[in-house]
Order: sequence, then C-alpha cells, then structure tokens
Amino acid sequence: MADELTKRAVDHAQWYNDLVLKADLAEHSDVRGCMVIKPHGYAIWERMRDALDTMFKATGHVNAYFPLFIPKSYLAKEASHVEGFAKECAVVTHYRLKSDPVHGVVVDPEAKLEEELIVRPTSETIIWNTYRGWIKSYRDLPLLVNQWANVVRWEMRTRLFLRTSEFLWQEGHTAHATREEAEEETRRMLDVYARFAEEWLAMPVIKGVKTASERFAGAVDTFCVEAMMQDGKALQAGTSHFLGQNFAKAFDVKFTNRENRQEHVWATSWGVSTRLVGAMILTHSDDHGLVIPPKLAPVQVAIVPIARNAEQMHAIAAYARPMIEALRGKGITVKFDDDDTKKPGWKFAEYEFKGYPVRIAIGPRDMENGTVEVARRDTLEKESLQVTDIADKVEHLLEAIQDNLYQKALAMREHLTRAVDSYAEFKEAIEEGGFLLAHWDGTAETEALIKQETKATIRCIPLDGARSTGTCMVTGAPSAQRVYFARAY
RNA sequence: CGGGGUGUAGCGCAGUCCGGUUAGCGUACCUGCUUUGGGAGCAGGGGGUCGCAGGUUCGAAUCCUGCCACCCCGACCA
Repeated sequence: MADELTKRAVDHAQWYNDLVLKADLAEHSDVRGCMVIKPHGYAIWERMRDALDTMFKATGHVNAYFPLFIPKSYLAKEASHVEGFAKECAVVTHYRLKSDPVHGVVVDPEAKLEEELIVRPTSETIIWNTYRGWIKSYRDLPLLVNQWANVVRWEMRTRLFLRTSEFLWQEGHTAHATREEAEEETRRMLDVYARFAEEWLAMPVIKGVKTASERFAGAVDTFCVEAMMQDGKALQAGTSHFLGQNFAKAFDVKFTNRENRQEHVWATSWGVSTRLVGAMILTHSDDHGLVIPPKLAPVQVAIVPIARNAEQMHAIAAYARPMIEALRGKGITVKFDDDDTKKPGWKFAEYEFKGYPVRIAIGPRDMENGTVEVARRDTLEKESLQVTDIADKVEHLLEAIQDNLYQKALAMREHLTRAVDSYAEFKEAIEEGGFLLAHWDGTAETEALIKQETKATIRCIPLDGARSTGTCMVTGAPSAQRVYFARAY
C-alpha cells in the first residue's frame, strides 16, 4: 500500500513536470534549484500580477523597492525570524574574483566582506530597518507599502513553480498605530487573496489561521488561503501575517501618538508568489494538457486558418478581419495564426496543450457557409457558429468557461472534503487524499504525532462556516471546532 | 550528510555484463517533392570531447582507480 502510494505520488510529480515543460511554461535552469520562466508562463504571471496590483492599489497600497541584500546582523535581530530562515539562506561572503593560473578564476580571498550579506528570503528585516527612519509620528501612519521582488530560499528539494530556490512574489509590509488596525489589515489582505483566487484563478480557497507550528517565523498570527489540488494534496496559496510589535521592537520603530507618548508600531506582512501559477496548473489541467482560466490567459482566442495555399490564406484573413476587430473591440485578446510552417492539426494540438480557452478554425467550408468553428478548451466541445455576431458569443463563452472552471474546481474540492471522527477513520481516509475535517485538542504534541504517523498537517483552523464542539480524535480532550487536515505540497 | 541510481547528438534512450569495422535508434532540426478540417508521407542531409582525469591493452563507451555532476528515498521545506 505504501509502495503504491509512493509510486503514484512520483507518477503525479512526473505528470506535472511534463505538463509544465510541454505547455511551454518553464524549465529547470542549470543553476541549482532555479527555474527559467518561459514567455508563455511569464505572461500568465503578468496577468496575475496586474490583477493583484490593481486590487492592492484599490485598498490604498503603494509600491516601493528595497535591497536584495540583507546584512546578517539585521536578520539576527528578531530571534524566531532568523531561526525560521537560517537553514535556507544564500550568503554573500566576497565581492571580487581574480584570475588564477591553475583554476582560471577564483574568489579573491583578499575581498572578504567584513559582514556577510544574506540574499533576502523575505524582506521584513531590511524593510523594518528602513521604516525606523520613516515613522516618527502618528501622522506617518498607516504606512501601506507593497514590493514586487524575487527572493531566494535554499530548498533541499525543488519543483517548478511550487518550490524553487529563487521565486518571484509580492510582499506587502504595513505599519499601523493600533493593534486593531493592523489586525484589520491582516484580514483585509487575506480577503483580497481569497477574492483573487476565486475570481481570477477560478480556484476556491479555505480562509483560516495557522497553528503555532505552521506559523510564519516572527508572526503573532498567520492567516492563509488553502486550496485543494486534483490529486488530493493541499496547497497554501497565500499568507497574511499579523506581526504584532515584534519587528517594531526588534528594529526600534516607535511613533509619538496623539497623547505625546512613544509607542511601538503594529505590523502586518502578506504575500503570494509564482506558486499561484502552479496552483492554476494543478487545479484545472486535464489529460489533454493545460487549462487556463480566460481571465488569466495571455491570449484568449486562437484563430487557426485552414488553407491550402497563400491565396486561400489571404482570403481567410480577409474573412476573419471584421471578426478579429470586433473581438479586440471588446478587449478580448486574439491571435490569428497564419504561420504556414505548421499544419492545422499540429496547431489544434498545440493550443490545446497550452491551454488557450477558445479556438476558432476557419476553412474554405466556413467561407462558403458564413460560419466559423468554435472550440472551448474546458469541455473540448466544438460547434459551428454564424460569423456575423460571433464576438458577442465568444465574449459570453469566455465568461461561461471562467464560471464553469470555478464550479468544477469547487465540486472537486467538495468531493475531496469530508469529516472524520475517529483517528482510525482518519488514518484510512488520509490515504485517499483530500481535506479531512477533524477535532483536535489544540496541542502541538498531538499535531506533531499526527504529522509523524500520517504525514498530514493541519492546513488551517477555518475562519468561516458553522462551528461545533467535539472531542479530539486522538486524545479525547475537548475541541472547540473542527480543523482542516491534509497532506500538502 | 546516509542509502540507491544515472551520466552516450537539443531531448529521450540502446549498446557496457562478455573490449574488436566508420558508435546506433526514436524524436527534434535542415533540403526536396507530395500533403493541409485533429500532431502528414517518402527520399536525402547535418549534428558526438560516449561526464572528467589517469591506468590496463595491439585496440576502451565497454575493464580498473580516482574525481565531478544530476536524479530518487531520508533528513529539510513560515
């Protein structure tokens, strides 16, 4: 049984890896644990980035940029923070090379840095060190800043998009005058992430709070959005941290309040990364390849002409032109693929693999009948439609696909979510994957025992939904509510 | 760092046990002709430090020694 599971897990990893490569999203770099994001994959990330950026600005945030390098002493200032990241930091120790008769080029030992620099694994420390100079009065608050950046975490085992040594993300870092205001901000940004996941990624998420053992290093509370992938494993899709006054105290960031008293400021931080591209892949893909929700598709409609010669290609281009203009007039992105070095059948397969939401084929037969053939990626259905009002129909079709993908993902998650009451039942059910709702006594010991015995972790303590009390499935101690367990990426 | 495995054309592999013509297959790439409504067919062509360094031998992808890299399992992964 265990062997089978391992094998299946490996096969699924292989399937995912092949999909990312074949859909032309990314590839492994020669640099250890790093990823090259290819144009198609990057275009999807850009769509995510633009949508998120708009949502951040609508909630009053502005963008800024902070250094890549963090002096080691900064990282050390918040005790639990450095402890959490110490094991996965890339460290810069020298600033110069020199030529060497034997080895070609070597690090110049004369050029050793007095203090090592850490390549940021996250930017709390360098940002709070900077905030000390920015915040003096209650009038400087709240400070609502976001940064789009790359970070480096030296992971032992990497997977394209899901866990790589370097990744792209955004990190919001806010400062507030009161605890209440900071807590409110933490929850506000969690809601932004949940809304983004559902409206753009077409991926339902569970909003919740992490247990102490899964909490961000340096946070008072870590909130998260958790999603369920098709293979039954959970994926943390975004986090929003209430940092209390931990970083303000570590970096001595104080402000003078209205009563002329000095106080430490209250902080939050929140982030999502290119991991969301992985979430999209694992949520919607099928046996025919990638499926991209229309709102995230770099190109929403691919048009494939079927022509025997250049003359026919020109005729089809002329036939398609009014339709293309009408589609673009509605803000729909269109690619007319007149590449004559690829055959129509090859293009059909290619666009399907790459996840284009809608494909339109036009051949001589269509020109005679005044039609086009419209195919949707989510259901693979094809139909012949009159060319005259095609733009309206495609517009509605894209909305229908976006909605259908969400409904399918929601149904999949519901199917993979169930409540269990006994630990024996839990151990059996966890082998099938999915979310298990179970009672837990709230102790780290029980949590660790379950993790060790089943590889399942508490994904979150949910914020929404009905609560009912019960008793812990392991120890029988009282429990205030069920929590979400799963094996996770 | 421990256990297992793999390095041969851009990619995927055979050949290695048992040394022996000019190192091969699939795919991709290039050329020509025929094709084009779901990944075309035929013919021809280009592309190799066989991971690296030593050694044994008349002769090494193949045997021996050392090294390097990568993959899988474990440890690690807010």
